[in-house]
Amino acid sequence: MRIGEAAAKAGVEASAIRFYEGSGVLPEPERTDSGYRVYHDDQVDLIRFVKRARSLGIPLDDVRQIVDLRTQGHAPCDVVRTVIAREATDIETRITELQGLRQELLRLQALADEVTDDWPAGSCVCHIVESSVSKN
Amino acid sequence: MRIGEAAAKAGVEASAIRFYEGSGVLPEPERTDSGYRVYHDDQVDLIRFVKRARSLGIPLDDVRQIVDLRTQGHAPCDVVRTVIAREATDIETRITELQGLRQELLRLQALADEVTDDWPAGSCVCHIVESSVSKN
DNA sequence: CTAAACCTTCGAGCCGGTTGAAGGTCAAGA
DNA sequence: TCTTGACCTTCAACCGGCTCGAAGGTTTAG
Repeated sequence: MRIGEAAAKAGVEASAIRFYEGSGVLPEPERTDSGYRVYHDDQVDLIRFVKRARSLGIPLDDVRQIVDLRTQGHAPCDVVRTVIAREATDIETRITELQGLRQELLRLQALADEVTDDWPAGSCVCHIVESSVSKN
Repeated sequence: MRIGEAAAKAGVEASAIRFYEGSGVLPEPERTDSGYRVYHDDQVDLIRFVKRARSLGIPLDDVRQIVDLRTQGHAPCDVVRTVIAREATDIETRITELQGLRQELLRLQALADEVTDDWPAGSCVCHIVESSVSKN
């Protein structure tokens, strides 16, 4: 299959695939005689993996490390494990932060609903945002 | 207080404060006669709010909208509420995604531990990464 | 045979900052 | 007083992680 189809299957844009390739995360693909990139299902899987890792917030360099191991097939498991462990704990932290801020936004929403009944139109805004700022 | 102290209190870099100011998210601050930026506690609160919103992944434009309401004090609550509602649901989605990918990484970790006992060193890597790719 | 849809490369642009150069300010200490 | 060092100023360049657009080649359906 060509890049467009691979991109659609993996859920990324074709330009992203070219970018990943250019930055050394994805290996250079096969080409047709006319120069079109050709991908197979296992490469689509790899692209999908990269995409998911990136959308997780894993830096491209880390993704490249993991993918290198696959492509070259001879790097130490320790490296993979270290990277994975680091990312896993990072994600824990980010989830916790997001949950806290979600709470805050929900509080804001409730406050906005409550406040618009009580305050004259045009001035309520300050109170909403003001009370969103957690001191210290 | 000057920018360094404000930055430290808000948990950002001074350069980020200047950047927020330059991109219209933060209002222009007071200055000393010699041109140093001067901040007060309420502005530190605002900076902290911006930082938290950003680390949530709320786009700078949206943050600017919310902050504009505070600064200008006369925008409709509906706008705030719309922005807040949108961000709140976005965050829900992101938390769910992160949880899924955290699961995947934990699975990877376990797999790495398990696999290194069974496979010859130097070849296990492919299996770890291979099995990390969820088909389809 | 032509038109549309797809691909190629390359370079610029975007977002959200960070870093660095070149220089001004200010408080402490010899 | 003068110097040292920490802090501040602006401006411009750079960075990661892409996306977009121009200019052109390929493929396929009608």
